[in-house]
Amino acid sequence: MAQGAGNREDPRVTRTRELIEQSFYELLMEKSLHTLTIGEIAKRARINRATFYAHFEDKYALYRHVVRTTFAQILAENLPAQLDDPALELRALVRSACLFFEQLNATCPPPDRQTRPLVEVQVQAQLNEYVTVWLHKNTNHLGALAAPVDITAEMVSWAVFGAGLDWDGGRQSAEALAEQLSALVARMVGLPREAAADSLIEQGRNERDEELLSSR
Amino acid sequence: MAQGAGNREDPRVTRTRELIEQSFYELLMEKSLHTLTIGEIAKRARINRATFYAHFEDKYALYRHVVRTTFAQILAENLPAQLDDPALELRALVRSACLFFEQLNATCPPPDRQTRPLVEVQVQAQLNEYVTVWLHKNTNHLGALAAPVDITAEMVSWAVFGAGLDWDGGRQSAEALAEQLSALVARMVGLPREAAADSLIEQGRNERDEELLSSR
DNA sequence: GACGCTCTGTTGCTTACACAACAAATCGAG
DNA sequence: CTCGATTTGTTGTGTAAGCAACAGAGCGTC
Repeated sequence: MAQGAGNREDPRVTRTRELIEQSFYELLMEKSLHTLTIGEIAKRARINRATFYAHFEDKYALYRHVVRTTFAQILAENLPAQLDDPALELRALVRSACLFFEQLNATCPPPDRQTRPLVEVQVQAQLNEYVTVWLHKNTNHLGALAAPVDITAEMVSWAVFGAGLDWDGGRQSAEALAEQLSALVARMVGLPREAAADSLIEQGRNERDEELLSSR
Repeated sequence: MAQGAGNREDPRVTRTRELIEQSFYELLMEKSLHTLTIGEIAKRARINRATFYAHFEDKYALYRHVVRTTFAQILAENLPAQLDDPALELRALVRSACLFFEQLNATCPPPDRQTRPLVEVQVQAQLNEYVTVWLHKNTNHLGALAAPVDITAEMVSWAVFGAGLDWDGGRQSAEALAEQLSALVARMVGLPREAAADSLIEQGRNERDEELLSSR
């Protein structure tokens, strides 16, 4: 069983987790997820192999965890300083998803049919969580939803996720994509007009971006 | 009492020792040895303060240990690949001492009357150890010593140490100094002629170095 | 002097990690 | 298929590290 090392406050726990994540990250640069063993991870992290199992169920759980934290980190970097505007917060979320896909395409190109599905399912689930939280936090700022919260969250997350998945970075930048998706997501959740006006201004900028891109 | 953590093979031991040494090294760049506390070291190393005492008696013991290991490291880098020639080995030792002083002068200038004495006494002791080992290892390659091994080692180590201490890096390079000291040390321990000839060749190179230095 | 404060070592107890050994699963070679 | 080799999870036991609490030393302030 996993999670034998419980106390996240204990310096020893955070240290070995960091060691595991670091060596795992390094090894992923050198070989694929499937060919790499727990023993290798433990050896490079200079921890005992049994200790690994005290922290993660297996290497896939570790992989999910790494995906989660990098996504959360991107989100944290893109959240606006002020958290008082729900529209801005939602845009930051969509934006982060696009940036994540951009980064993913750079490090692990789409042809990879081995590890990418693991990332993708994780990203969709995480998007779902974030959207759900956002919806619950902002029910009073929104008009009537077209569907229950959980259904809405499901659809929004899949919409953003699917669009990001099918996106080939060539035609438009991650930023531009994010703006377009945000405008549509705003409608899905019934954001009021005033916030939507914000999106239209941004969309104007997108059209200029597209002109620039198509002019070559 | 110290040295509660005994087993040097245990990864936990080496890990925390490295953490302690690393944060200690960092802190020494920021403040003096005397103003810095065990608590600071432990905090930066993210270990418990009590754990520190399981490894080192106090911060001076840690300091001695750091000096020892950096000296040993310089020596390891300067030892010839082939350990079969006693003369070369001895020269490497002297050379390392000079390089150590060079490095010491760069990071911790002589006017410092607080920490330098701690380094110096340590270096002399360590030189003494190395010379003693060398003498024992090469008794059969040497002529009759002018004094017992321990006395000879004592005098050689003090001679090298004192010369290094009084050396102000301006007049000649560490390399040049090392060559001159080596030649004299070779006599002290009664190295045979053939090995001494080696030194003369090197000394020829030194004279060129000195010309370069004096030409500016 | 008395005080408050910080740093020093030390101690008893708890928890996380190391290690060896194990059975079971996986996999490639013959 | 069978064999050997490797990897996977899991377990019991010893030890290092975390933590809180302590008395004592040093040190500046009133």
